[in-house]
Amino acid sequence: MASRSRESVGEGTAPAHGDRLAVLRRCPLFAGWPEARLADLARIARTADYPRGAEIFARDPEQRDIFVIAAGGVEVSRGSAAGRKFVLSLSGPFEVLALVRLLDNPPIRFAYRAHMDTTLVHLPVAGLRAILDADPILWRDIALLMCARQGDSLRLLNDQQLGSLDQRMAWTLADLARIHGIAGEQGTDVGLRLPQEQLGAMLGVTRQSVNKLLRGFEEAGLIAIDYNRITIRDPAALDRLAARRD
Amino acid sequence: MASRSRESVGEGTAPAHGDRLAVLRRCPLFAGWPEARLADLARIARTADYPRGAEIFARDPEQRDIFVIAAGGVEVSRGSAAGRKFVLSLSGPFEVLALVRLLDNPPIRFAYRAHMDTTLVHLPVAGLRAILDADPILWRDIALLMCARQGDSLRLLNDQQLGSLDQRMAWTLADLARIHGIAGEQGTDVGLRLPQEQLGAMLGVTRQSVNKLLRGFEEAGLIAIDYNRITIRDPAALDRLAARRD
DNA sequence: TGCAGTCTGTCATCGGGCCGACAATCTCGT
DNA sequence: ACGAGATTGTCGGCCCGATGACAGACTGCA
Repeated sequence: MASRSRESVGEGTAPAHGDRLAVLRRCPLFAGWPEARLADLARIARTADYPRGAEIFARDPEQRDIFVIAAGGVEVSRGSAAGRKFVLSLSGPFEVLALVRLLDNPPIRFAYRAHMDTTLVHLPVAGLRAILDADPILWRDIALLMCARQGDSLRLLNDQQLGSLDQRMAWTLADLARIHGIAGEQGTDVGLRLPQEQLGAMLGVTRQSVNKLLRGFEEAGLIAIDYNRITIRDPAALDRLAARRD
Repeated sequence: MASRSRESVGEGTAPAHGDRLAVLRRCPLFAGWPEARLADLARIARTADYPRGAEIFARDPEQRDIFVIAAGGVEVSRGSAAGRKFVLSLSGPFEVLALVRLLDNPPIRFAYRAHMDTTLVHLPVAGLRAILDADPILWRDIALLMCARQGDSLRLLNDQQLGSLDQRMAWTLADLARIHGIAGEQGTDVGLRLPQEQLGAMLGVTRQSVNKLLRGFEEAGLIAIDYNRITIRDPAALDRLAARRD
């Protein structure tokens, strides 16, 4: 990933306006937008590289940017005073994050951290809003995306409340595989370093519980574990387990 | 509430276009909208009364309406196959609900139920979208509202994961009092019938746990309990307990 | 006024997941 | 290739909240 991000955007190189445009073009959010608007976006966009572990808004947590993942992955999380951590999601390329920063005062602030070497395209909120206001039908896409995101959050909330731990684990794994997965001979490799501690922070349980659960899954032939990495051997069975009676 | 809804909208009476307009005008969402647009909304709007306990989309769960609470209260919940239930929120007057139905296929479908005798103003999605598309800057308000809602959901999710039961209870009570509360001599009355079972469904615990917790709060002088109804005696202490280290 | 249905208060028991601890294993930079 | 640091595997004890059960209190309708 590191090498790829170097390739595609470089570090201190030329403007790379075209590269930014290429990234934006691949975002579902901007799919229906006219070329001219995409060019506007690319004009206000700024690219930045983050090494694994780097905090995205480290310098200024107040920074009014939304951003797109060009390459790599971003962990969205929140810490507690007690030192525990809740991981909301691990997002992958071409996802648009931090949209809540469109608000003047967001109700809650999450931390964004590069989960691997990552390249982002930043869009300053002021500039974005100017573009949207100039062609306001584009706000519709934002609104509908936020509706979809809201739906996702509500589903997550519902699962946390009503689902068993097995189900939530199965659902989480399937989800991660869908976003980051790399299909292979032996099944779909969840293409991430995935410490059990982190899985725990997504599920709201301790790493010990994750451990036991995971090796249960392994014994059942659902997954294969290779230290940090997980391969999904039996996606169908996993989906069956995750089954949310909708 | 029942009588009030009779007064304000009636049942089979005249168009009552003005009544609908009055309700819409009080919604924060529509605060900045031009009179002409509000009139358009009122024109496509339809009022309906629901007795306590009625399912809102009972006839047709696919119904593409969003709605505004004119009077009463609505429980947003979801059941599980195991017969358990998760209550997302108890919404009060002038809140706009079911906005996710703007999407063609929402990721998850919640049930809406009248928590007391309730009057709603329905806005068919097709008509609403036509109004929005005709004056697309209005989509901005929808987008920003959804951002705010998303923030609320994320905060809830975060609390579920990281907060202790006490904190979540304190937060929930404070929230309910803010929405439905009636200030009185002895403190703020949470103006709802609030079976402990239902509180449990909001917090994700059983009614027994709620019971113990609640009488703990009572002994500590935080609240007063009168069968179904709760009065907040010491709002400051409650807020202190709920304190989310933001 | 009385009765059916709902809601509360409380208990004993049970279990899943937390906590603390420690050794073994793996990764990565130097 | 080696050592520091990160991650895993595993155990026993403990505690909070779930479960199931039952009596008593309250409400609202007939």
